[in-house]
Amino acid sequence: MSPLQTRETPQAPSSRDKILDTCEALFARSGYAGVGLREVAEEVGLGKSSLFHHFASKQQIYYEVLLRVLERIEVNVAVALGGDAASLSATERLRRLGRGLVDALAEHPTSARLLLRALFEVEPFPHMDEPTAESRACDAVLESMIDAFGRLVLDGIASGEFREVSVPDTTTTMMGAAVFHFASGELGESLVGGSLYSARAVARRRRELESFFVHALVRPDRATD
Amino acid sequence: MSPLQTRETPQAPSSRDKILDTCEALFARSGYAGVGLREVAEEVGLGKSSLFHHFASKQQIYYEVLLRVLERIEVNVAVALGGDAASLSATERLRRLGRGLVDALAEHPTSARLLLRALFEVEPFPHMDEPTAESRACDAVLESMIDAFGRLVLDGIASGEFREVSVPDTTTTMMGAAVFHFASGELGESLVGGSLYSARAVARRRRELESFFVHALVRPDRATD
DNA sequence: GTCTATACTACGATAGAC
DNA sequence: GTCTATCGTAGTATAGAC
Repeated sequence: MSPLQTRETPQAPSSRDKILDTCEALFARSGYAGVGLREVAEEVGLGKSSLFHHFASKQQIYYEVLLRVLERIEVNVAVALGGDAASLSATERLRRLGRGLVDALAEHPTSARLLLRALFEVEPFPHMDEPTAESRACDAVLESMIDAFGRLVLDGIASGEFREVSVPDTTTTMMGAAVFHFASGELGESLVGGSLYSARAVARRRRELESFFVHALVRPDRATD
Repeated sequence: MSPLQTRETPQAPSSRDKILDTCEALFARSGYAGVGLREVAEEVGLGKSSLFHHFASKQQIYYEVLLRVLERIEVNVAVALGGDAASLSATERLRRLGRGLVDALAEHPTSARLLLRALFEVEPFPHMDEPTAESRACDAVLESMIDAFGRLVLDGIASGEFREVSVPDTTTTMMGAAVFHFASGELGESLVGGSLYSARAVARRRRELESFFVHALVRPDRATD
C-alpha cells in the first residue's frame, strides 16, 4: 500500500476501457448487429474514427468484451466445481454450481444477456473468414465450463447420487435455466415485480435455482435437505 | 374433398407467404437487426422494393412472423394445460406441459430461436413509436402462455403436489430450460452429437424435460412414476 | 490519441414506369 | 405485382492533419 503505487491506480479509466464498458452494455442490449459504432463513439465521447485507434475492428471489440464476461463467469464456476471443491460429493458440487452461476450472472446485469447471445447466436457476423485469436479464446473458456457441467453430471450418476439422466440434455437444461432468468429483462421484471438484480431477488434466485437443480437430479433417498 | 376446392389449394405459395417463410428463417438465424431486406428479397426472388408491396415496413414483417410462431406454440400449450386438461392434476398437467413444449419447439427449427429472441430482446427496434396492432397481438399471446405457467405452479402448490417454490423464478426456469435447448444451435448439436431435431433427439428431449420438471417440482411422496 | 474528411457499401423506404 | 431508379441515412473502415 505504498503511496506511490496506489496513487490514482483505480482512477482515470483509459479510453480503451471506456469503449469496452460501453460496448458491453450496448451489445448486451441490442446484440452485435444492433449496435453501430456511431452510437458507441457518442456514448464514449470520442469521434467514430478514434475507436479504430484502440481496436482493429468491431469484431475485435466484440470478442474482447465477450472474453471479459466469460472469464468473470468462469471464475465462479471454477470456484464452485474445481480446485478444493473437486473432492466434494456431486450433490454438494451441484449446489455450489447453482449458487455460483447465480452469483456470476448477478454480478453484472450485462453478463447473462451477452452470454445468452453468445451461446445461441451462430455467429453474429456476416462472414467471419477464419477464427481469430480472440474468438478462439472465447470458445476455449466456454468449452471448459460446459465440460465441467458434463463431468459433474457424469460423476453424480456414477456415484449413484443422481438419477440416470441424459448428460447433454441436462447440460442444456441447466444452462438455459441459469442464464435465461437473468437475461429475461422486462419479462422477468414483470414476473418478479421488480429488478432481477436487487439483493432480495438475487438471494431468492440463489435458493430457487439450487433447490431446483438438486430436486431435479438428486435421487430422493440421497437428498440431504 | 370436392375437386373444385382441393385443386391446387396447397400449391403455389403467394409471394407474401414466401416472404414470411424466408424472414422466419433469417430472423431466427441472425435476429432482426442482423437481416437486411436486400438479403430477404434475393432469397425470395424479388426486388427489394417489391417487399413493400406486401408489407408496410420491416417491423410489420417481423411481427407477422413472430405472431405465426407464437400461435403455433400456444396451440400446444393450450392443449397441454387448457380445455379438457384443466381438470387433471397439476402433476399430470406439468407432464403434459413439458411434452407439449418440446413438441411445439421441435415442430419448426426456427421456433425456439425466434421465441428466445422475442423473450429477452427488449425491443429489436431502434425506436418503436407506439405499439402496433401486430405487436400487441404478440404480447397478448405471450402473456397468456406465461399466465398459464404461473397458474399451473400455483395450483400444484395449493394442492400440495408441488414444493413451495417461487412462482416467478420457477416460470423463468422452466421457460429457459424449455426454449434454450432447441435454440442452442451448434453448441447443442456438439453436445448431443447430432441434430437437435432428429426424431431420436426430440423423443429423448421429451422424456428428459418432462422428468426434469416433475422431479424438480413434485414432492417425492406425491410422485407417480 | 483525437480529430476532420472521406470512401464505399448497405440500410429501409418511396416514386413511378410497365 | 414487379421492376428500375433514387432518396437520405448510417454502416465499417481508412488517410492524414494536429
